[in-house]
Amino acid sequence: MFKLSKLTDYGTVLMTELALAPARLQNAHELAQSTHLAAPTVAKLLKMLAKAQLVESIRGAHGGYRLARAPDHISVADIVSALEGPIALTECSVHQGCGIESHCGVRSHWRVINDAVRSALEAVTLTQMSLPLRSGGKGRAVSLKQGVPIHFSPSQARG
Amino acid sequence: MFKLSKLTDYGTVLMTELALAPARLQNAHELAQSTHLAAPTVAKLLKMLAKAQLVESIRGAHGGYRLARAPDHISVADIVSALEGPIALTECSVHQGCGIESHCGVRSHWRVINDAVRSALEAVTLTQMSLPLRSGGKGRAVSLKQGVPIHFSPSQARG
DNA sequence: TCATTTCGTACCACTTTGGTCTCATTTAAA
DNA sequence: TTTAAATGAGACCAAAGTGGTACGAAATGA
Repeated sequence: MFKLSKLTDYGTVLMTELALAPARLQNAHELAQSTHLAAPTVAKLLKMLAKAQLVESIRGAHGGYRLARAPDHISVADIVSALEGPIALTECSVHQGCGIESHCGVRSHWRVINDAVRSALEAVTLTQMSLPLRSGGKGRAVSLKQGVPIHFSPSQARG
Repeated sequence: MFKLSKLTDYGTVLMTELALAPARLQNAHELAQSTHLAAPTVAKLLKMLAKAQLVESIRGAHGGYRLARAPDHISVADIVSALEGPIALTECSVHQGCGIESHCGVRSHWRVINDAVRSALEAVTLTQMSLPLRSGGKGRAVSLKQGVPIHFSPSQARG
């Protein structure tokens, strides 16, 4: 239903926890405790994040994980791509072959929308995610600039 | 994998087709032919879209469907919500109860991201989707304003 | 050598999705 | 009144995806 998987949700929690102490080496067990997530799930996530080179893994005794880059150089889009694959709202956003492609006038539009969503996710860094921001409780603690993020210029399309 | 369902994809194709002739009444069979989608699928989609009041249905002989509103008053977000339910990237974007809620510092951030994505989808109307725009073929036919759509103001969060 | 910890992969239960089908209801025309 | 055309509502099923778990292999430090 147009939502991220739970693993991705947990992944951001995990990455946020790591961002609180970027230098410190933490193993999967510690992180499971501090995030209140199930240990096997944490281990699985860390492996995926390591493969995407978002976290650095040190094997062996006293090993563990730490962020591979500074928190402000990791975006939510990075985490989402790492755990769900490339951001593609529709099949034809990336590769073709949806069956009705030749008659499909909406394909290129979806690509634009896709880019807009991705840039929205790229705009939020791990640093921002780890800021408190929940001090206000249930209320609207942040101000969202409601400007229209997409700008269609069909007249310039090979004009 | 963070993507819309195929039905939603087809739904936009269907709505775009309807937008080409907003006044004309078209039945499910006709629409299946013009969009090259399977007839039962089209019928199912139209029912869902009618329930969401995006299309108007006229029953009986010579019945059919037409848009319930002008194409520029229907957004992609409307179609997505109709076919996938409310736009909620994460569980906690809308309702709580994710288990680790009390320790979860990222919840309110996800709400902001969620709003950004939704506004990106709201910004594109059916009118825009039905414009040709594919004249350039594979290339980048549109210009996407790459401005950062999200603006965090954590310092203003309960000052 | 041994304990610790990550790595890779396989596995399973469960849910969701995509697609089809059937029957009831409504309406216009014969 | 009867018939045909069309939507409405829901059940059904195969296939794919998701979440969670388990187990042995490899690496590292004591």
